[in-house]
Amino acid sequence: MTPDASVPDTLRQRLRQAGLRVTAPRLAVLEWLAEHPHATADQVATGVRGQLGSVSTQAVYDVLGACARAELVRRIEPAGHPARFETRTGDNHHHLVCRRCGRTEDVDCAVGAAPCLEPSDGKGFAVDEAEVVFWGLCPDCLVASPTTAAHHHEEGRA
Amino acid sequence: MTPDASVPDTLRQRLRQAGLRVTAPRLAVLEWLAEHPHATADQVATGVRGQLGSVSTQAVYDVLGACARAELVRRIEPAGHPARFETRTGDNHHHLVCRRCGRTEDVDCAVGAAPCLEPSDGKGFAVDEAEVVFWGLCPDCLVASPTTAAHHHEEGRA
DNA sequence: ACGTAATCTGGAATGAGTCAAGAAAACGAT
DNA sequence: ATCGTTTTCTTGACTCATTCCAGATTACGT
Repeated sequence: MTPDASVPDTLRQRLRQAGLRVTAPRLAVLEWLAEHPHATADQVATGVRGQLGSVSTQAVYDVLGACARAELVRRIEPAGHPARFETRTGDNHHHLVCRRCGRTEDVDCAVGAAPCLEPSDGKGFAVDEAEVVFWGLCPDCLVASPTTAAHHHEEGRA
Repeated sequence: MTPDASVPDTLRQRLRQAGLRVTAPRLAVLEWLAEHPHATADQVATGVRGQLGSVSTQAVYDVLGACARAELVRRIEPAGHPARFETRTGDNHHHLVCRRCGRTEDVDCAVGAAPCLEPSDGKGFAVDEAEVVFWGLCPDCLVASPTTAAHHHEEGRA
């Protein structure tokens, strides 16, 4: 099946330029993900199924995996939460993650260009990425929080 | 059973001060962990069993969980690898993690005291921690690596 | 239009971690 | 020292996210 022609050509081109075949699931995943950043694999699957009718879970993981390898999508795996995906790649931006609900937001690198890119002592590692995650509670969970601001670590991570 | 008297009193005191009961599994976990930083729950269980004879997996998770809540141990969960634990808490230090084998090393905060502690735009989140992970290949995996330095992202993340 | 290699389907399996119910042990007061 | 209460440990089943497998399908280069 030649995939839906309504999808912007740019997506097709990006896939092709990355050496990936253009398939309906891939276009749908990329398109949906662009509109819903920081979605989980499950959310992507649901969203894509709403457009294509049915797509296997495996296909979703394959697409996400292939696109992540090709750097068309970026995978974030916040501790204690399922992985999340976004189409913003290339710029070394960081994330703000809610401990409670997992809501994730982008944060531009605080200290300019590449401040956090080199550890003080690399111990012989070939470092290729500095990942920064700001942990806290999102506005919604702050309001819904049973423990008032007085306590500091009453929560316990899920 | 009154726990083994050979364990340094400081461990007992730390547990008590944290409001936790002093039990053999807890002492053993803390003691073993102090000597083997960045161990996985499974490794902790194995190590502790070597000292106490037998300890349930659940007990190990409970101990680690309780101690993490009391900030006697810190839990690190590098994406794609099982959680790791360490007894160094309080100092906001960061980590160097090997993408391939998961080997984890401590890194002092590169930029001094609290440079990475505040995101440029918090979006209303109540941020309480800035986690920094430097990803790369450890010296051993660098040597064992099939792809020479020429390629850049041929690996694919587990 | 064809052949082939890459991709998708469906279902089973894995691994890390958690839940639940009851037995056991530590703490605090008597 | 002993008792009762409360926390902690044991055993075993279970969840969730993700991966593995074998076979059917499909996109792409010629």
